[in-house]
Parts: sequence; C-alpha cells; structure tokens
Amino acid sequence: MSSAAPEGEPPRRAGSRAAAKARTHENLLDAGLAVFADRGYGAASVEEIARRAGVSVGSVYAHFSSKEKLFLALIERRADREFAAAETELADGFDAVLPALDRRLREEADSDHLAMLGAEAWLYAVRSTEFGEGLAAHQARVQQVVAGLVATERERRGVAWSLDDSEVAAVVDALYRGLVQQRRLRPESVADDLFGRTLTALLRGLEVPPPG
Amino acid sequence: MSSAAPEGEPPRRAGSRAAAKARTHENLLDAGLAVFADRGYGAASVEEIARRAGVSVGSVYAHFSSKEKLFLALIERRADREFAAAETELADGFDAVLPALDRRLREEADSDHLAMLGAEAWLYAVRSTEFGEGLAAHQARVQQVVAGLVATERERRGVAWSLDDSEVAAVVDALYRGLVQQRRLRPESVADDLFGRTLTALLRGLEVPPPG
DNA sequence: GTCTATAGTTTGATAGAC
DNA sequence: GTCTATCAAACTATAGAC
Repeated sequence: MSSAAPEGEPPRRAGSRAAAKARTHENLLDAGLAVFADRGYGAASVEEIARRAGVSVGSVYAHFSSKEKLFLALIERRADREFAAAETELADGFDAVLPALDRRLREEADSDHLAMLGAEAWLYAVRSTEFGEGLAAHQARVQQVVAGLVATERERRGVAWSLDDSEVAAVVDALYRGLVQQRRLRPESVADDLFGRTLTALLRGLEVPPPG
Repeated sequence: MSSAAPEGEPPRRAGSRAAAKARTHENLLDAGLAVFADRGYGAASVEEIARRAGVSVGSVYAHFSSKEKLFLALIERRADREFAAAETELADGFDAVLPALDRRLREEADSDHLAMLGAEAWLYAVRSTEFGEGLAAHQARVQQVVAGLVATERERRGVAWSLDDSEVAAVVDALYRGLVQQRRLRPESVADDLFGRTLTALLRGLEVPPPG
C-alpha cells in the first residue's frame, strides 16, 4: 500500500481520482438524459452520449455495461429525486401543497428533457415486465404518500368522500401526468394554476351528503 | 386498351388489383402499429414490419416513401378514428357519455398497442415542430367538441363553474390520457368506472355558489 | 406493385495500449 | 479509467427484373 489514506476518508481535493470518476458518472447521466429525451431510447446512440459528456465511447462502457443499463440508472436517479421532492413538499402542510404541485408541474412540462424522459420510462416499463414492476412499485409508493395526505385532509374536513383515498391518489397522479404532457404540447391550454384549481374543485365535489 | 371496364367502375371481385393494393396498404399500417408499439419508433425496423405484413421490404417502400411516412400515416389513421368515435359517443346525450368514456378508456389501456402508440405519437410531436403543431391542432379540435358538451351541461344545470369550459375540456382530456397510462402500468389502481365517477364528482365541485 | 439483391451507413460493444 | 481502433451485425433505402 503506497497510500496512507485510511478507508472511508473523504478526498483531500476536488480533483482527486474518485471525485473525477464520480463527476464523469454524473456527466454521463446528464448527457444520457439529454440524448434519450431528444432522440428516444431506440434512436439514441452511445457515441452521441459520449461526445456530449466529453469522453470516449470506451469510457461509457467502463461506467455502464450497456446502453440499457445507463438508461435504467438515469430513470432510477430521476425517480429518487421525484420521491424526495414529494416528501419535502408534503411536509409543509396541505395548504402549501397545491401551489407546490403547480410549480413542479410547470417545471417538468417546461423542462427540455424531463417530460420526455417520463414518457420514455413509461414506454420502457410497459414493454419490459421486470422494469414495469419496478416502476409500478415506485408509483405505488408515491401514491401511498399522496393517499396519506388525502386521508388527513378528509378527516380534517370531517366528511365522507365518494372515492377511496387510494383512488383519489391515483386520480391526482394521473391528472398530474396528463397535464404535464398536455402543457408540453399546448402550453396555452394549461394555465399555471389549473392543476391546483382543479383539485380544489374536485375535493369539494367528492363530499357525500351525510345520510338522512 | 385491352380491358373494356370504364373508368370509375367498381371492381368486379374482391380480388381485383385495386382491392389487393388497398389490402396491402392496410396490412402495412396494422403491422406498423404492432411493431412501433412493441419496439418504439427508433428501434422498429422496416424489415420486421414487412415480414409481419407478409410482404417484402421493397413493397413497403412502394407504399410509403420512408419509415417516417408510414408512422405518420398510422398516427393520422388513429386520430381520424378517435375523432369519429368521439363524435358518435357525444351524439347520444350527456348521460350516455360517461359510461362510453369509461369503456373507451378500458379498451385503449387494455389494448396491446393503442396506449403505446399514443405515447410514441406524443413523443414524436414534442420532438418535431411541424408534426407537433398538427397533433396540437387535432387535440384542440377534440377538446372543442368536449367543451361544447360541457357548456351544454353547465347551462342545463343553470349554474356557474369555477373553470372555463375549455379548461374543463383540457382537464377531462388530460385525466383521460393519464388514467390510460396509469391503468396500463397498474391495472388494479384504476377501476372500470373510476374515470366516470371522478368526472361526476368534479362537475359537482365546479359549481360556484351564487353570489349574495 | 411486388419481388430479390445489395449499396452505403451507422450501430453497440470489445481489445489493448497507457 | 480513459483512450484509439476496430469488428460484426443491423439498419434504411434503392435498383432492376418481372
């Protein structure tokens, strides 16, 4: 052992070998995001991803064993970030949630790559049983968090609703994704706060008149 | 001229040349639907489409000048059918619309190819300015039909709504597409009549209490 | 209009030097 | 870990016979 650095010690400088490797790794994921979103999974070439990340094709295969693995790692990173963002927003209480969701919807729809990546991920999922189950599990987790918030709000209002909490969560999720795609295609048809106003109306309409 | 058949006369038998050509044309569109849905636009090969249609690659290019043109013709056929179906269902009056939409949503989500084709079309649209404007125009037409029905129902109820008719139409469309994708990925989270029940609740919640 | 055969690219992935 | 060089396979599209 020529180096005296103990295991687990953080790198001394930003330019250390480990940091450079991690940076290349992230650069490849960022480049993959752009190319997969621009060309689609099938038409995306590893060569273009490498060029965009500023490395050679050989280096790409040193980090990811295949084009497919790079794509999956990219989806996973996105799913992790999405889940973390959802938990952060929900911690601020119900009244802060709707504006936060409106903002996230705009960011995703107006991003150059995010909405397309979501569609590519869905397509890959419905074509691959294994990955499809993984994405379904991720969506189920997100919707359970939403369902929890929905239940809290329903109890606070002290009313019964004509849809189950999990159904409301599924509808909210589906409407979110549908509006993202809609805004990407026809921005003028989806106002900045349309999602929030729709949910406000929906929750009011869910109330079931008390029996008797 | 060896044949005595006057111009414009209908073919004598189903096996005439013109009928055979039309049949091959439709077969190619059907095969394209299956392959584009299964593989994605970029990964789909003309060779597989030809094999699935029972013709050679050369024949494909006798009908469509490129893989892209075949894809676009396929999307257009689908859009025409979608629009025709929408108009038929809406002619039966409002009460019949919700069950009809529930049924169409199930058919699209449970089809082996339709939901994927929709996602491929959206991706192609957001990547191509020209086609994107075409698909946006198609969606605008569909939503105008929906908005007309929404306006009629709103007036029949004699109430004001907290969303414009066109906004309601956009939300209905987005929710429909979102639930199709949701059901394809997690069928158990989207009951057969969830879409109709959600719209029923939404319309109730849209009502604005009369002023004073 | 449909076929066979093929031209001309581009692709994903690997080998070996450093 | 990154590079250059390279391979075998697959691709879209065309040419010419029938």
